[in-house]
Amino acid sequence: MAQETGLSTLSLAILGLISQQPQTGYDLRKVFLTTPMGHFSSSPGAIYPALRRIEQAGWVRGRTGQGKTRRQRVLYELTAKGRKVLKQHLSRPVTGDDVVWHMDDLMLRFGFMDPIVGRERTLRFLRDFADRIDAYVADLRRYLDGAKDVMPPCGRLAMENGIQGYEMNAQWARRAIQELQSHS
Amino acid sequence: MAQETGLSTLSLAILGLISQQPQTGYDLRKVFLTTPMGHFSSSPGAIYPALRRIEQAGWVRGRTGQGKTRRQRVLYELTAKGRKVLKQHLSRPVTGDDVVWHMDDLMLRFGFMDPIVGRERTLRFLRDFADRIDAYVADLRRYLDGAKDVMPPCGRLAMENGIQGYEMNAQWARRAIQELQSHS
DNA sequence: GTCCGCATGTAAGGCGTTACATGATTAA
DNA sequence: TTAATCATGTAACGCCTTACATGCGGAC
Repeated sequence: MAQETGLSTLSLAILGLISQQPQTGYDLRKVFLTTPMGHFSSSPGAIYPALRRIEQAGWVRGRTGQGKTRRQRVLYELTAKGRKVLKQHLSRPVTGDDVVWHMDDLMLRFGFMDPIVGRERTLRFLRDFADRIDAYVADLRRYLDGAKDVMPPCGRLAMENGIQGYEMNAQWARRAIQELQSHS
Repeated sequence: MAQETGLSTLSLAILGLISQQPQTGYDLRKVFLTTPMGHFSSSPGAIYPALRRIEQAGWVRGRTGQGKTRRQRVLYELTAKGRKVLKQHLSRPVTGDDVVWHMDDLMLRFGFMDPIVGRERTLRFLRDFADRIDAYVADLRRYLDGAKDVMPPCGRLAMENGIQGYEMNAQWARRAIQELQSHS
């Protein structure tokens, strides 16, 4: 149920955003406050400590003082080491474990991976993602078939919700593959 | 982004399971290990402390020593107070906040609510759930329409994944309403 | 000259995670 | 009698949450 890498979901989100473009902590806060990325966070109490950790790991470097105003602000940009770590993290294969417990992380990885690891690996990610989901859906259906008679009706419906969610994800992934291949 | 009630996701899962039938900690572990409820946990390091907290809150009571064997085991059952708290928790209206940040909790609530709060409220829950999702989907689409030109292709796809997931949930809820109404 | 937004934080607390620990009972 | 399973935990750690704190700059 764990990450095995030093990258929490929030850290990954932050690192990914900074990889797209240097950002200050406040910039990041605004992204989280004003876009659906807000799904991953959150409050200054999480963002600033996470930034600090990422900086201390040497993955980003903060530059003070530039910009139009003389106002105190720290602009963080990705280091070479940070790019390497991010690339490694985004290149990890999709595991069955990921699909069961870390769908959020997987989608975050997908959202950032294309410019970092290349189109080829992005497509491989989507194929693996869809296949892993198929396997898990098969498991879930097997379980449901065996248990549906002893389950309360709403328990069964809740489980069907989960299954349909996974199926939708597999369909989405296959459509995404088509799209990325057609106009790349 | 918080629960505002003393019921964490895991605590709710445990309380719900015990409400269906008295359970020992080990029984709960087995449920989490062998069924899709495992999505919510987890390890003894989480279950036993959670059980302890729930017991100290007076929501469950542990009985030692009965059963066929003389083996040390504690069977927990819901107290009157626990049933009341659970009913209150399950009766809470669906908020926009819930839909954005606590889909897991919502599904868990749905899975347990029918026997506790009655069919009428369960159906109301599903209607509110679907309506809240519709509203959120509209927000997301508005955002996507405005931003899709400046988003990287995979960022857009990731966001479409989220939107489609929500749409699937609304459809599921409306089908569930039909099912529950048709043979109740 | 005051208020709001920019910009960055800290402190306390809660809870889940991993890993380890312990002893009793049953099946081989 | 040895191993697996039953059954219950503890300890250290990490990270997020809520709430609070601070100080500058521009607009009016």
